[in-house]
Formats: sequence, structure tokens, C-alpha cells
Amino acid sequence: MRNSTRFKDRIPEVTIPRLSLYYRAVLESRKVDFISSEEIAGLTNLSAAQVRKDLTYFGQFGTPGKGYGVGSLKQKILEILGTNREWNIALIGVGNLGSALLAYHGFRKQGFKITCAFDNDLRKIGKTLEGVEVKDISELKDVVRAQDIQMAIVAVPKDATQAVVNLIVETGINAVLNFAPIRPQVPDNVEILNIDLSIELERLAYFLTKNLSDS
Amino acid sequence: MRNSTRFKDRIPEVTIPRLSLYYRAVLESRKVDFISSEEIAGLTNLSAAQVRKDLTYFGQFGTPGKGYGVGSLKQKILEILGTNREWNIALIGVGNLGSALLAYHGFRKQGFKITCAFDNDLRKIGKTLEGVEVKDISELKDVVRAQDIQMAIVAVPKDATQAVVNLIVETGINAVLNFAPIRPQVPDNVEILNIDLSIELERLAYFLTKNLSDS
DNA sequence: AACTGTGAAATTATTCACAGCT
DNA sequence: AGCTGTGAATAATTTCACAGTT
Repeated sequence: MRNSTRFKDRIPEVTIPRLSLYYRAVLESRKVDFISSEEIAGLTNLSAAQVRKDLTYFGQFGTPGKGYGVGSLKQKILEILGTNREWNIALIGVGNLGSALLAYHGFRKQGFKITCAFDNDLRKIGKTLEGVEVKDISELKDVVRAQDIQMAIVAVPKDATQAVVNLIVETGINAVLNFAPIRPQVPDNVEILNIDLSIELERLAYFLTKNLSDS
Repeated sequence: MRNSTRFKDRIPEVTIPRLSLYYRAVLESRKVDFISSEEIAGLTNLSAAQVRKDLTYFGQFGTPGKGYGVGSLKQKILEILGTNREWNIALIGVGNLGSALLAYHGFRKQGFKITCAFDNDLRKIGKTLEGVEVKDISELKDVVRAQDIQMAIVAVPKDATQAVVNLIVETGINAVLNFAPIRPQVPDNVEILNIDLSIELERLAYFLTKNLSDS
């Protein structure tokens, strides 16, 4: 089915991460009956109009005069984001960062399960970390199929990243979270999000530098 | 001095991280004399017009008919971003993620030095990791002054984050990179960037869910 | 000839403001 | 009375297209 009945034609890219914030705000508010766009706005530092506009991209589920029903709003956001189910994730690269991500159990509570881990370092392959056995990268395709993996997290050195992403794409996975400071090329049907810590630090450096020269 | 001579009045927020990408593109291109906006665009998947417009916010340093001088462009971007110097960083929270960040030496090559680390866990305080002694969080203010720290990276559990950010702000630091899945409140003069892995995974979940219902 | 720098146009995102529902 | 939903207005960002420089 086309998404005609559920969604408006085009949803701004930036709306999606805000939905995550709205969900958290509802939880944080501890409200049980209704919550208004104004209240969500207060908890997220966004505008009430923004909250309402974002939500109406996905239908009309507010009650004029009252606000949004807490239960139905939470349910609706979970449905939209697809976080009302579990997602199986492959971790590629079990170095410092990869191990830290594997050990972080916050993801699992939200339904994101790192069910397999891969590396190319013989000293790591065969070890079990956080209940997950580290396998050789060559086994990726089989494991992805066997474990019904839908996403991959890439935490390998920069120079290995494009090759690893290529392998991931070959397995049929089309959602990737990349931590290396490059922007791997992927086909149009694959979504890749880049967590680029160097760039964030450089943004901070810019902010401090700008303020120095202003003063 | 006001920034009148160097910069145009208002620079779009999104331009800054792109400058980082342009810098990398210049390095990656291996060009030594001139590089055109078209070439930078090709390496960054952005448009040539975007590259030129971004750069001219900071002055006119291209040569019509030739492109941008590689040396001067690199130099200029470093100056703009403030990455032509070293920045000292305090790491707060030496758990799995904090330790991984401390161990990542890529930052140091770019001039970002994590020179001190803090925790509130007695089992960690006093230990030395990657040549950095873990100190009690109560020593933060003194160390920030003594070591001339300008930035902080926060990698503590969610519930501790606002309190830790408050302490950081008190020390006079006004650039913070936060990894906890909340948006701490900070004064207007403090820049805080949030790396929110849950939100990124939720964006991926949305992408996959949307495509499921489309097909 | 080849490229930059930049107003103008187009597109995208946000805010306003209010009609209409509960 | 209080709030949502939403067109219209505004603001921000990107792209176009070309005059001007080397």
C-alpha cells in the first residue's frame, strides 16, 4: 500500500528527530491524561506551532480544547518512528568505540538490539563481549540473513569504512550509522547517517573563535 | 574588535560543518595548486554554488579562471574554524564511551587534546588512562583553570548530565559536547552540541518503516 | 576559456494568527 | 475557554544564472 492514507505527501527531514524529542517530553512530563503543544514546546525548547505542525503531518490526533491524549500520542509516535518493534543491528568494528556501543544497554531498552558483532582482527574474533560473539567480517552476509538484521553500526578505522559499507550494502541492509570521519557513498535506497565527532569539535572551535574575535 | 572586516553579518549555522567537509575535500583531492568549487562539490556531494557561497561569507579568496589556491584555502578554513591552534578539553565521565573517546587519538592530531578526565566513581579516580589521570569531579574547576581548558565532553549517565553541565558552566567553559540523550539547559553564551545516538537510530527506524509501508 | 562572486529566484522551513472544534 | 489544525506570511537556505576577473 502507498502511504496515502497515513501520511501527507512530503514530510520535512528535520521533523523526524523532533518526534523523538516530543516522545521523550511526553514521558518526562509525567502527564497521564492530556498534554498540550505548549507543554511539549516548553520541555523541548521548540515552539508550540512547530509541535502542532510536525504532528499534523501524520494525521490529526489532538483534541481541541484539551491537547493530545498522552497514551495515544505516545503510541502514535512509536508507530510513526517504527520504535514499537525491535530492530536487530550488526556492529562492525569492535575497537574502543564499538565495544562501548555494545556495552551500552540503553539502546536495548528502546528496542535496538546489537545481536552480532564483526571485526577483522584475529585477536578479537571468537571472543564474546556483552554476550555477543565477535565474528569474522566474512561471515556478515550469512549472519545478517540468519538473524534478520536490518541496521548496521560502523565503527571501523576511516580507511576501512567505505569497503565495510560496501559489504553491508551487499547484504541488503539499507540503514547504516557511521562513526568514521568520512561520508561513504551508498546507493539511493540506503540511508546512512554520519556521526562525525571531529566536525562537532570543529563547530565548537568555530563558536569559541568567533566569540574571541567579537569581544 | 567587531568582526566587521573579516566576516559578513550573518553566517548560516549549517555553513560551519560544511567548511570542515571542504577542508577534508581539499586534502583528499591531493591537489597542490588550485582547486575549483566544482571539484570540491564533487568530493562532498554538495553543489558548486553552495561551496562558493559558503566561502564568500568569509571573504573573497578565489581566483577567477583558476579556482581556490590550495594552500591559502586550507589556511583560511583553519583560521575560520579556529583549528589552526590547540584546544584543551576536559572529559567528564570515564565509562565505556568516555574511555573510548579518550583512547581515540584522531582528535589529538587535529589539535583537540583531552588533557584531563573526571568521574565520581571511586574505583576510577586515581587511575591513569591513556596518560591522563582520572580525577574527582570536585577538582574540575581548579584543573580547568590550571590547564586552560576551553571545551568539555560529557559522557555521563543521563540522570547526572544536567548537574555535570551546570558544574562545567560554572567553571567558565562555554563549549560542550554532550552524549547523553537529553538536552541540557545552558545559558545563552554557552554552546552545547548534543550527540544523540538514540535519535539517530530512531531516524533509521523511521526510514525503514516508511519504506516498508510504501512498498 | 575558465572560473569566482553574487544578486535574484526558487525552494524549504518556521512562525503567525485565527477559524473551528470540544 | 482552551486548545488544535492549518492556510498565509515570514524567514532561512539553496540554486540559478550571469557579469566580471584572471
